[in-house]
Amino acid sequence: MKATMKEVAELAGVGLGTVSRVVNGVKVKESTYRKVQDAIEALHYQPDEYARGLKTNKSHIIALIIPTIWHPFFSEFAYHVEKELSSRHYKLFICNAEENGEKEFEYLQMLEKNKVDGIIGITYSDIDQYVSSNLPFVSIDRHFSEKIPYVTADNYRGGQLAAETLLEKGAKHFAYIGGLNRFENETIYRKMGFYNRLEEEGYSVKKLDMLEPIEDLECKIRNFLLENPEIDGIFTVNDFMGLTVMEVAQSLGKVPPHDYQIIGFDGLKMAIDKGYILSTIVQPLEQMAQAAVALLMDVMEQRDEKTRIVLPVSFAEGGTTK
Amino acid sequence: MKATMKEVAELAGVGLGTVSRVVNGVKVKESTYRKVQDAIEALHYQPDEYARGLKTNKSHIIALIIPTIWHPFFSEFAYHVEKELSSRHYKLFICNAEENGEKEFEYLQMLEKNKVDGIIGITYSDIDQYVSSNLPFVSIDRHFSEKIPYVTADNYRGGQLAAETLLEKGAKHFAYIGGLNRFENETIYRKMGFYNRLEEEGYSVKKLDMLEPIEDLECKIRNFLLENPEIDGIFTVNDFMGLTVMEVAQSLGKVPPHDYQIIGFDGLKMAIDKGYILSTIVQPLEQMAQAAVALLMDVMEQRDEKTRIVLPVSFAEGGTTK
DNA sequence: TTGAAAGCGCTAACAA
DNA sequence: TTGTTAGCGCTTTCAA
Repeated sequence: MKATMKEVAELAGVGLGTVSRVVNGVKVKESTYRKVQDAIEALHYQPDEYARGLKTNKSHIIALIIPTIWHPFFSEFAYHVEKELSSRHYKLFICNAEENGEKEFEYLQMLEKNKVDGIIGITYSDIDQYVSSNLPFVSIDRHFSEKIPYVTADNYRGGQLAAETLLEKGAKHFAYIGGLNRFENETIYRKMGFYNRLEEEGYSVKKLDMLEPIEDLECKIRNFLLENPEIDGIFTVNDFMGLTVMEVAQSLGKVPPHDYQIIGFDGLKMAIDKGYILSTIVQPLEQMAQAAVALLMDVMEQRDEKTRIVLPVSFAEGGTTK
Repeated sequence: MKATMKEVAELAGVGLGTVSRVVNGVKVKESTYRKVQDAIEALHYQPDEYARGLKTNKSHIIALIIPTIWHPFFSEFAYHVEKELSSRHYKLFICNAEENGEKEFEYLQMLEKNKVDGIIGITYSDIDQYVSSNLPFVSIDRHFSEKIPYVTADNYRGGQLAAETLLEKGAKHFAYIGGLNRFENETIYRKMGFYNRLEEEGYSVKKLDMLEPIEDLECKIRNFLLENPEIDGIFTVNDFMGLTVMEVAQSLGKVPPHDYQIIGFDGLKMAIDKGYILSTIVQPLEQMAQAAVALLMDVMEQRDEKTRIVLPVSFAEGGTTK
């Protein structure tokens, strides 16, 4: 059923190498080219990527490691990465690590055996050690060692922007609600930006900072809200946290933006044509994806350029601010 | 850097074939096994999947073709498929077809070159022709020819269930709002189930059935709602449509479940630990994923069993019904 | 139980 | 410009 290059060569009356040249776009005599093309079409020939990869040690596949594909932030990011790679004739292999260090490691091994050309990773566990392996690697939102390039949104500025926006919209009593991961990551800058900006203006900020994994999240938020009833401007570490806060607040009879205003972080949307879920600091996911891919290509081609790309965030109105 | 089987064989002082046997779990003498294992560990040997695939014509990779990963329905489905495959030691390759027939076809070609062992597809364009190719294929939610097995939720029963639920919760004036795809698919049974069940009870149903791609969706819904102000029980073809209806209704000053009740279809959640977005008929995505994988394995092993699996739906309260 | 050897389909170096 | 050929790293038959 499946034609091989040899069969094409025979039908076209040329040598194996010539077919290979045609397939790979190397210049051959026009008449030869036609003969080969005709044979290829007649046989519906498709080169075998495995044979090719065995020879070249390339797959033209890039892996994306994410905690879970079932989360709008990661699925949107994957969407943009796929688009960007696709335009460069690369394929994307998505790895669902399940927020599980062991599975991340398994994937890493598997990827090596499967000759992926490079990896883009959003990983929250400590895989520095393995990552330093041999494969080109670009990290998102997380800073490993100096050697590993990474792309991130401007988290600090995002925190500032949230503060400024809330200020501008008239909030007076501020709170930050977030979670702390076991492995330090860039999200702490969100809090710092928020906090510092408000301090500059002479305001203080109540903080609810919970260590992950968080138990009784709703309960903790409820207590926090009850203890600080004056709060009217909330910034959360991400949109999901913001949503949870809103649910709890609603059970307490508070509705935004009237009773309080809230700004999340991430810019979650459920699909390309949907709106923002709450008012939020938007990470430029598409640009981050493009930057990550471009950076990875640089690493793959040994073009050692910059090692850190910080992209600007923006505020988007989602109905929970005035 | 990377060790080959030959190097392992040399270090262990055995033949190439013996190493291959150990790697593939074929029985060898205990002492030989140890020697080989030691050498494997010493060299950190990992078999090259490309060389293996070239020989065996297998990749242990299954492809999932979906319109877009950036949609909670598909990303949840992908999540469950990945889990199920992972437990069977298969890898998942996700293909973002962009609701674009051409890209679907390109993927199909690519997948063949890349030796995927089988395909699970949720495709809304007409790829019957290509699908009939050689690769084991299981379709979701869409019925191709008799030869292609498929898995679907019980759409008709879902429509009935929506009708029954709305009836039970006191609605009196019913509407169905949906879109019609150019390529007929199983969603029309949702409408039929809803309609027939209500007719049995002596009710009539207003219908807003728009041909895709839909222009001015909000506007059409608004007009429909204004022309039929008595409506208090709405069933939509899916959750996204339900969400849009809710937005439009809100702009008209109507809030569920007080002013009207609404039930969607799909059971969208944004992540594993989030709730349902609106009251909805839930597709059993996890079971569908499991069934699809099991069915695909049957096809791959030529075990020709059933060709059609229909899974039961259920109602889930999401705050837009009383 | 094991080793030797053929060959999967391709690329790339070398010759012609 | 083109054909020939040697492997890439593995699996699998065939002999031993």
